[in-house]
Amino acid sequence: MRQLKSSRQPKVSKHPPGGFCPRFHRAVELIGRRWTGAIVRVLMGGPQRFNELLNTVPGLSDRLLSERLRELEGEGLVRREVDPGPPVCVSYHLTQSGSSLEPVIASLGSWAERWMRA
Amino acid sequence: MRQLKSSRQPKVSKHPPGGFCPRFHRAVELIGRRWTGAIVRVLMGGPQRFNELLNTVPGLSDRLLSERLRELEGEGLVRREVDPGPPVCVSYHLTQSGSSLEPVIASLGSWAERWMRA
DNA sequence: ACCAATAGCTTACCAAAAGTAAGCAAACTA
DNA sequence: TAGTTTGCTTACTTTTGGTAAGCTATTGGT
Repeated sequence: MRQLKSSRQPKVSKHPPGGFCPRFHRAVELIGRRWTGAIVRVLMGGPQRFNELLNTVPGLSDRLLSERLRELEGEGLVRREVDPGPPVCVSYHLTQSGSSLEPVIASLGSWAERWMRA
Repeated sequence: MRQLKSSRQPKVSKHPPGGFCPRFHRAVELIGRRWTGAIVRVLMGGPQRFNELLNTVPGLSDRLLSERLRELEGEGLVRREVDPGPPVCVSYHLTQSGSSLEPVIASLGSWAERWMRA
């Protein structure tokens, strides 16, 4: 039984629930990497500095924060901004694509409140 | 500077965006584990058998599928059902909590369509 | 009856990711 | 000038993920 391939392939809807969607997959694997969701959620509150993020997310190490921030920058969700004071001050803030994750974060938040055991 | 602790702690809103929310964190780390998001999304289309899932999600191995399904079962998002035919037939389907992830999946899907490079 | 294939897994092993610890330059603080 | 904070990087260990094989039970073919 080779998956009933002929009866699928609707062509009317690009991504029926119940199928595999590459973009969705890449998105969930990106924000699902360890700590990334928490970091993005914190950045929703406005620009944050490295150590602010570090102190806000319990258990997160500086090494991983650095790595995750660079990944998010690479994907265009976060921008790193250096304000040459002095003192120099580095802040991270969401780009437009990052900010537009807000409804996603919010609905997952509601789900978590309703269904996750504390 | 120890985080301006006194000026935070609003107590009016349980989880201001910009803070850390343990339940949100647990939720995003759960569905963000590798392949889990894709598996849940496929299950949104209705109950699926082990090998259906395996064939639908490209790159997913049987070992990891088995592991992820048991995790999701443990968290109560998925139920494993054995129909003793014969032939026996195992299917996996979302529970109520699993199904109620639908808006989350949908909004992340929209975001991915808009912002993820294919 | 015999052989191969498919479903639904488990076990063993190796590679990649994450966690831990330390270090480090530049700036500021006492 | 000694010590602290910021914003990282490098080295090393542990945990997680990936690959391959195997295994029982059933089904389909010859």
